[in-house]
Amino acid sequence: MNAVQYIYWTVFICWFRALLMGRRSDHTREELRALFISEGHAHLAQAGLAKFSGREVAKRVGYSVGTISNLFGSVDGLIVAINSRSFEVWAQVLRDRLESAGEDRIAALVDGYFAFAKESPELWSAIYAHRLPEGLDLPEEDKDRRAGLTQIVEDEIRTVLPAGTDADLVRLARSLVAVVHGHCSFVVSGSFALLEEPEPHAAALARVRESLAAHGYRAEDFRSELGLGDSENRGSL
Amino acid sequence: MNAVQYIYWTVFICWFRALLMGRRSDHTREELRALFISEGHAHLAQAGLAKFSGREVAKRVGYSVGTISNLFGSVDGLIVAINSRSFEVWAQVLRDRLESAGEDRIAALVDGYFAFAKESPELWSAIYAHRLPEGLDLPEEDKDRRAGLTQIVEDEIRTVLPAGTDADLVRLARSLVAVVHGHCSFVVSGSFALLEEPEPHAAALARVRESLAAHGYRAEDFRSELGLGDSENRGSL
DNA sequence: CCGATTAATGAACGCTGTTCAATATATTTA
DNA sequence: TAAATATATTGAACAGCGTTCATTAATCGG
Repeated sequence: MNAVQYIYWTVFICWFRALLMGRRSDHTREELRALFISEGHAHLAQAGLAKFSGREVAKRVGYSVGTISNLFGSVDGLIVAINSRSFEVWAQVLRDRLESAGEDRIAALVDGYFAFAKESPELWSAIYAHRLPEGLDLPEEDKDRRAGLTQIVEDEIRTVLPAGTDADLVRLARSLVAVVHGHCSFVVSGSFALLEEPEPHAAALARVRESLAAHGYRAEDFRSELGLGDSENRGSL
Repeated sequence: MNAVQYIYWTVFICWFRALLMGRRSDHTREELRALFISEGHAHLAQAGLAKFSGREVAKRVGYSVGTISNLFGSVDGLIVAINSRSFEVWAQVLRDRLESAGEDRIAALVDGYFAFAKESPELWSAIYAHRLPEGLDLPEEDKDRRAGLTQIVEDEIRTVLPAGTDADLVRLARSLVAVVHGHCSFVVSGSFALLEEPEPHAAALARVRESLAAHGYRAEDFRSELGLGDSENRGSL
């Protein structure tokens, strides 16, 4: 390719991009938000919320400090967006676990809850450590994105319990999320209470089963018999 | 008191303090630590961990910025000390509740757990939001001060369950703390999961009772009968 | 009374998030 | 085509943060 062709090509690219995006920048506003969220996610996972720096994220993306304020209102806004993304990743972990689960889907849920927290402790604890400054509260869009996680649990609890009043079922499901959350929180923060507990997530599962049992859940119906592998057991149903 | 008496008195005070404390400052090192912790506690309760400022605390106490580093190693050290103090206050809340409780001491425990968190949400969440920088971990002294809280719960659980293996009992007690903690955490952070739950602490208590029941606890034995006041009931035992 | 010791200081440093006048580019209008 | 308008992006300036450490000031041991 000679010099003239190169110039033509470059001019064409510029024109095409301008036509397509109607913007003067390299990215649309949404593309840019996605870039910041993606890079911010990586930075948060590595540095943790305490050492999270909006400036650092901007530097990595290759934009200037002020851009975060333009896109997200403030660094808090960026963190909210990053955390909502974490919720989506987390929900996907749960769905994956459910898909490859045997009959014991309750155990799969608990496993999935812990799996994300243990794999990305900084992302997980940032979700709960971050609090919006007084006055501001979570945008409706983010609430929706985050509700997906509890929805998954509610659906499974509904399946596993005998037919009853749905209103109480939703509340029970969310309470059980809190049960697992409590154990997970102690594990991730290395808290005093569960330091010597060898299998915290087994404890969480036990508590969940005990509460479910009190509402008519019979573990035997959903769990592989002792001595039988999951695959064999699945085939026999 | 005339002027001469006043001067004598002042001189005596100075001499006595110098004799007693062997220090050149107004306070011993421990007194000074206590001052910073006390003032820091007030500041943390008001501002929250995110806006907590060591400089601000130093200013309020009337000492300079560097003093925190001298006394606590770093601002993180100060926060650790403040949080340990919070644990002690919290444990006292539990003891008070137990003292004035009727037969239903389990309910009193759950109430006490929530009471501190709802009364001082910033102090409560600072306990769990604060994480020491990598490498450092909690001084042994602080671990001891914090363990008191779980100890109280363990003692009560032991009382309420039929005699069994003590090893499992300790683990169960701590797991139940996690159950309550999970609900409390969602309430304080205003999390999605319990937003519509009208009585989160009732839900926590219900989960605890269900798990205890699975281990031989019979609520009826420790709860007032319907229609009977606590005081009457207590007299009858 | 005089060095040695040590509590306390606070300016300096490098970091943070936020603001906003200035700039550069795209779009519309004349 | 040229000028005017609109807007995405910049980055210096600012106030506040935690940490460091040479300096100061006060007490102690001899």
